Amino acid sequence: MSDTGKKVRVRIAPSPTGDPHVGTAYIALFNYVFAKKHGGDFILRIEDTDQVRARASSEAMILESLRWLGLEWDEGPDKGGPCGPYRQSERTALYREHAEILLKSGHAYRCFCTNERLTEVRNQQRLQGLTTGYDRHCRALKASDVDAKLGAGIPHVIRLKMPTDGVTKFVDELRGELEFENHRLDDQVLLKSDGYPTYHLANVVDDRHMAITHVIRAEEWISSTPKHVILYKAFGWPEPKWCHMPLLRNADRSKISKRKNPVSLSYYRRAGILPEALVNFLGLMGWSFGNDVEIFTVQQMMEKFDFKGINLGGPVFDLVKLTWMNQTYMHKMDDSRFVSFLRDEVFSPAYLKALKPIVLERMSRFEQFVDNNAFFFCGALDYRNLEILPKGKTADELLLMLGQLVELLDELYDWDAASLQKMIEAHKDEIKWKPKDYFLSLRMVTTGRKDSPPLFETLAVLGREMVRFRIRDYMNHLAGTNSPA
RNA sequence: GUCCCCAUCGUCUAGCCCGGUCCAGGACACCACCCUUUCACGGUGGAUACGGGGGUUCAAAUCCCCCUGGGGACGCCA
Repeated sequence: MSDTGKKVRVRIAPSPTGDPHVGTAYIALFNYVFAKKHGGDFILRIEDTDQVRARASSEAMILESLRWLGLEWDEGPDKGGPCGPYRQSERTALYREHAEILLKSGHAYRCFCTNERLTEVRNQQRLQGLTTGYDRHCRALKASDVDAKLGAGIPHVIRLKMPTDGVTKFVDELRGELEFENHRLDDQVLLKSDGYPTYHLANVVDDRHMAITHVIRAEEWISSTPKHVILYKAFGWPEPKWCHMPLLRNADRSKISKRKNPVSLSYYRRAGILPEALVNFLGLMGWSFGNDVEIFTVQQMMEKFDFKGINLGGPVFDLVKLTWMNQTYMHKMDDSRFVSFLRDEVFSPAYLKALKPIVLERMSRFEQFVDNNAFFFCGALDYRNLEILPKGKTADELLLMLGQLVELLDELYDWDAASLQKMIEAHKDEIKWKPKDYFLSLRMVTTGRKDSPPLFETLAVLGREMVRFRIRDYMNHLAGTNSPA
């Protein structure tokens, strides 16, 4: 029970637009721990309202990763519950209905502005050094004009009519009262022209309909919270409690990102990190157990957890300490766990099966398997004694080539051998590298040897995260050995 | 640029709310030594922090203000 007497209900609301993110696990952990501590419910809601980027495969990986970490939800898309469906793409009628309510009550309006116009407005504002935002062009549209445009079938969105004066306040449970001037708030889009809601509408409507009591989310949402508060008011609903967790950071203190850090939970799993070690480590980010205790289970964390103990400075996600923590967990494993981890995770049947077609022709005895294919089973490679830089190329050229490649790999939609081949060959041609220079260095960087199986198939099996990690790791190595410092 | 958030060792943090017990405690990483046929583990020790300036107070890491620094947001992404 919360202090208001209602049953605590919290949610994790990931967007299925890529590999499951370590930030999702981080926020999920604190939601989970808080819910369980208070005997409440932890809900998983899939926020797949971006029709361009949402992918079913991503959703499946998110579910799998959260389960792997032991953060099991009470209600969710795969198990249902009293407030379903738990996938926003299946709740669009509800959002449309609520957008209509706001339209009728005068809290929202239809906007027919084109993307081109919006971009132009933003550019002008940036040029003048102003804060960018919608210029409210359609807010003053007469009812007759709106009807005419609707009749003509012009696409439109529905925007929230922000108050033009006054302030919006809310209490962040970790920071106290926060205050925002209303005239600075943008007329946020609530319903997109494709009929799907934006985060702001869907989130508020769902949190209300799912009886969420505490919104525990990342700090990046603070500046959107006044918009949400205004939405709650417009609907005449009471607000939930707001808790904004500090953001996980890269080593340079920017918001954690895949460009600077492995962020995919699949990567950590693949890199041999134990779920309990990762969860424990995440529990140390912004929170501490007390009494100098660092090793604890989720159960123990739950017993001691209190938001008052949250440290608001953004914690740097340090792979080195995570690795140490993993080691301490590994050393405490019992025999059966040791065996099952190697069997089910490192040498999982699915992985071995994917390997068979590309490694078999290079084998004449099974004992060759481990030695030939070690790079399929490890994380970082040792580049110290490898000659990777092609003759006639400078380190800077290779760095540039790999830097471009890693960006392209990030954006590659389908991660399979054919797509990789098409994309990589196009890049090779574009920068006019000889096939041997390009492919051999890429092979060496990603596998650590020149006699590895076919490149594209190998990259496909290694997976996006591992390939990306090794390229970046090598780039760091090369840049490091290159400079005298 | 505008608005907002934040600020203890290189990093994660304890202490801060309820000023004195803090010449600031723990952990990772680092260095040295011990253990050891090697490596690792383990053990012992070391170096390293209250961003700056003003207040308030007998007393400030702890309270207040300013500065600086870092971060986030400013999308028909979440």
